[in-house]
Amino acid sequence: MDRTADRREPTMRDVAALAKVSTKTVSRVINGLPGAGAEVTDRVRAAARTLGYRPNLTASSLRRSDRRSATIGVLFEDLSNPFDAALLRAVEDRARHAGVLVLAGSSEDDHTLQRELLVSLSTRRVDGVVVMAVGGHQDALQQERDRGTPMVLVDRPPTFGGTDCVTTTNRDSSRDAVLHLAALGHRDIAFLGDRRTLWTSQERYTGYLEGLAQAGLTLRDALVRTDLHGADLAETATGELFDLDRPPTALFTAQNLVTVGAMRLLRARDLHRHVALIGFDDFPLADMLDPGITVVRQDVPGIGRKAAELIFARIDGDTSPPVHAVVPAALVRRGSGEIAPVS
Amino acid sequence: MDRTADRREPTMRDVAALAKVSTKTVSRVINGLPGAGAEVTDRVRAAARTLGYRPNLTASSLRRSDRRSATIGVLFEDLSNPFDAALLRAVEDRARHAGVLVLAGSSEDDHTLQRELLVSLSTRRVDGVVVMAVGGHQDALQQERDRGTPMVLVDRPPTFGGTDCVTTTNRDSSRDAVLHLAALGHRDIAFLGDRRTLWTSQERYTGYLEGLAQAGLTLRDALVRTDLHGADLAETATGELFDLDRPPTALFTAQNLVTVGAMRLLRARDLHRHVALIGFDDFPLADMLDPGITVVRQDVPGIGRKAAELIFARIDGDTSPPVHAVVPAALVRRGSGEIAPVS
DNA sequence: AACTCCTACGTCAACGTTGACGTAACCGCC
DNA sequence: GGCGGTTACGTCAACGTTGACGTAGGAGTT
Repeated sequence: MDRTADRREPTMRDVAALAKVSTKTVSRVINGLPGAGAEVTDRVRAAARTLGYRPNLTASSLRRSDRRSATIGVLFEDLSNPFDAALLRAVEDRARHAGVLVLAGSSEDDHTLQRELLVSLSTRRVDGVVVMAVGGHQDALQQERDRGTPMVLVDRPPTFGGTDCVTTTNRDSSRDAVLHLAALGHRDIAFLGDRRTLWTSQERYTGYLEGLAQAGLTLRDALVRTDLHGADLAETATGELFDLDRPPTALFTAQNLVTVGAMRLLRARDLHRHVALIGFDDFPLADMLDPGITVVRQDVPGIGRKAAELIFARIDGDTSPPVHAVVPAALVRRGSGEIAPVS
Repeated sequence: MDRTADRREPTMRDVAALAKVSTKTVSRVINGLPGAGAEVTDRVRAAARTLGYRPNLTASSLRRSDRRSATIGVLFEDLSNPFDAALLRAVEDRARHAGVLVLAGSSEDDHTLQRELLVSLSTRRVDGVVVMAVGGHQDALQQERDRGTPMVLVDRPPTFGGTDCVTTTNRDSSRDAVLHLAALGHRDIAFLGDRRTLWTSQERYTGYLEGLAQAGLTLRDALVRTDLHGADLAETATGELFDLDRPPTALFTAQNLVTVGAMRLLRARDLHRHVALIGFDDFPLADMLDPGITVVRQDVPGIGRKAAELIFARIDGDTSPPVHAVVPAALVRRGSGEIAPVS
């Protein structure tokens, strides 16, 4: 009937008029501040309800002294990637408890896009940002940081100072994976990695080298393949490894999609029961494959929780020295990493 | 040195003072409106750059006549679920092209949480919302809709009128899956479904019934299991099916996690090469399993794109009658759905 | 009785921006 | 020389809210 379908949103003024008080008193009631009597409080509440009043947070945060928008930005590489999605979810859970909402975006590992999204977030006056930095230089991030925006990096550390970050035990876990393979007798362990511009790739490669050294194995350059962005490139590169005179007997795949590509090739050549495989990053159904895929599993919820805690602490004015939190990853044995060399 | 680390953000007034013009002129330059001379424009741009000025979108949208926040809300069940994550990504891509950012939240299929998140979004004056409705009543959604918030539902239609939605061919594709199994000679086809409160579950069950009828098969109630929320329940239920005197020779699993649970049991009892399986919803690595899992694949990016298009059209004032868009799903044959009955 | 203090309100201005409107200067044209 | 039109600005108020501050009335204290 008198549905206020497309009318203006009710404001404090409307509520005040209906309750016959001043807007300031409405403000007090809505925000639960003292200075409003019981009877007036009831009147205001009733008026707000009948009008369907919702406070306007943007106007409120414009005027308030703390200027909080109760919103943070989350800028990951690709929100449809399971790793990123799980991370977002963990941050979101923590944010909810702080009454904060999350503005989310995908940078697609593109500097321009990352910069544009940072500006969009800053223009909306988010209280802080959680960022998975794109590879290469971090000028845009540093610039944003220098403007005073609270910032926490995840998965990859900053190349500039003064900023918190949360990463996993990339190097140590990679070394452990290689040692695990070496302990089974493998001497020809290949490394397949993602783009070298990524810090995680570099760390995992360093861990691989440390593992070889610690096991007394010599590095064979022919068994190292990097810059494999995507499963297809990984599959091709894996194929080339097995065309070598002395092919590897074990593979260490240093990223999600690289693992998938390698798996595809092993299956295609019916090698999956004879060549050992350990991948970095867990993925759904890894246990349902035959053999199950042994992986280094990151504690994704743990990383997200920690990142959220850090950003909220900074937003709340914590000025202690920047933290580099490291959340441990663990080797999950499922079979593929426990295959002994044939010879 | 004179880094303005923790100082106030520069405003139009600051830029205006530096460029020796009025704030209104700064506004014109920043928004690219006519009425500013070339020389003044340059001065303002230079001043904005040196101060690191960023327009305050919240103040701007408060004052502007259209009141747009250039932000939409996305309220899905669980952002860490691959289906939801892919959908979010599709919406986000479309939003980016419209210069709009996405506030994302997970309702966890909980009415209270959904309502709270809707209020949070409305409080931040989002221009519209894309919602995956929680099961059961939709009072909160309808209430929000009645306030005038542009809204599009995805995956599940509204139980109230006047609202756009985007779903897939749940019923038809389920019927096709059952017919596909029947054509191979299966007569005992089981149905395993998620919570019955979900519209998608009901539709897929109806499709199952239609398929049986069209194939001239009779429904065996013992082969129908519903309310399987999560892989564990699905695994148990599947086990019980194979304890029957006349167990099924084929399974139609009507949801993601249900498929995984059924697969687990088939493997545990070494039935996976002898019992046919078709699942609703594709998932990563379905092709890497042995046998590959035949699925009904939804066009998730297509659904997200369509939902985004609809919400932006409504925000732009489109008042044409509400649309129920249906994005077709397709059967992807991978082996598990092509196993013939043993007898 | 005069004082202090407290409670429960109200008034006013301001947050950063833009719409409505004003105005001065200039151009062109009869 | 007067008129209308255009361009390039500026002034002012308002968007919805809250901080600073004012005030009336009552209670308690001396």
